[in-house]
Amino acid sequence: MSKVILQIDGNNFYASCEQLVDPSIKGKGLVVLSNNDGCIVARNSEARKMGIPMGQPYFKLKNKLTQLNINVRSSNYELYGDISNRLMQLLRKNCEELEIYSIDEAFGTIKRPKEKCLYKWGKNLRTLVYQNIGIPISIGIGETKVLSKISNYLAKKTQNNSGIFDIGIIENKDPYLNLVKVDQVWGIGKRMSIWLKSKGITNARELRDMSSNQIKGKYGVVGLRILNELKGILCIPINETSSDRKEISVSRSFSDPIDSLEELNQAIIKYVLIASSKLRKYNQLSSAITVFTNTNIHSKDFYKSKATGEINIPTSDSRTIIKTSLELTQKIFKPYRKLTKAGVILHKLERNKYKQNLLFNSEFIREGLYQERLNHLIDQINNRNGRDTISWGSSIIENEWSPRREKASLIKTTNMESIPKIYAN
DNA sequence: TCTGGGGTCCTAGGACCC
DNA sequence: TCTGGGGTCCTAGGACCC
Repeated sequence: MSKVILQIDGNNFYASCEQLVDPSIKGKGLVVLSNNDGCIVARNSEARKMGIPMGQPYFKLKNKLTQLNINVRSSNYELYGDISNRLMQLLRKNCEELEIYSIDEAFGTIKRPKEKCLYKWGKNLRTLVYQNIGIPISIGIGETKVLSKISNYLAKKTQNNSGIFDIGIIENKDPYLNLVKVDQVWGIGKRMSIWLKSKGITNARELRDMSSNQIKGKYGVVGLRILNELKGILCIPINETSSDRKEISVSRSFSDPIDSLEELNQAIIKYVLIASSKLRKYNQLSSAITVFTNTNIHSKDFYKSKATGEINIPTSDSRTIIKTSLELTQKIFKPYRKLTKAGVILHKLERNKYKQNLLFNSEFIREGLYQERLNHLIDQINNRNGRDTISWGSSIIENEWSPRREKASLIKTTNMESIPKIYAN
């Protein structure tokens, strides 16, 4: 028995979630838009077949989508998060280890019975997930994370594989690695693939066989790791425990540009409230914050600015963080600029248990306890009833510049039982 | 007219210390 | 005129991921 790595993801995850809660759109083209209805971030197979590309700005394709009668949805992260949780719970029961990698993707491990292909095992898991969660998944199996990613890619690419591929059982992987273009390899992005192509490396097999020294010289251990993983040498371990966040950022594009300090302040306050509530959810404290803003990146006189400030005592208190953030907003604001985006990043995060109180200052302790209880209460109410049910006086809830979300599905996911179950044949 | 958001890791270089 | 060297910590920026 040897341990193998599984890579499992939901097919066209956001689109599958939307189809799940609205079966009337099943079988028709569907795309899901990013925040602010900016770009296309997911499309179902029908939309793909009709030639709708990924990542394109919505406004450029609006007419085409209408012509082709393709359904459009604004993204509904609450829904995708709920379905993701259910999916991961089920996967955890069926794997030995599980690392949740993203909202729609996980790495797992299981033992391989001697020399046995895991196709049948994968097929059963697929059916189980479809019956219980209602979304299709793909499963890639290999000796390392990079190879299991490639397996998953091949599982999707080839119809006959029906969503499962096990490259770990294949002795001579060359014909399969030849099928995978170098920029499809996990960890090889735009820049690296340009460099690799200039060296004559075009696919995963050539990448695996290139000189270790050559890639190490250019991309250090990062490049070397990918090469080794392609050779079947495990370099990127499974990380089961979800480690503490290192930073928390909240940013949004405005539907209409803003140009006043007051509006920028309102936006920043709103983002700090979201960020600090995340901080409390993860039981963490922050002692530094960055605020940033910019004009349209595609405009001629592109302007961007950011400022970072320290917070003396690590905190998760909304009011304390707001105070620091507003001092920083003053610094980054420039009049007469059409600002299209702003955001905040909390860093220097630590676990709440390390929170240091100023021991002999009872005034501080009383104030601190009061703040904690108040923040906690606000979080509770907002978690139950939606993010903006209760807020602070200084944050205005809906503005002209609030992100666009015109095509939102109307599904409420607070009660998951309302989501229909779909049974596979 | 309209081009997303939230993360991680790595590295080079500066600041600082002895 | 001669102007150390090594270690650590921090930060900004690059590259990548979903």
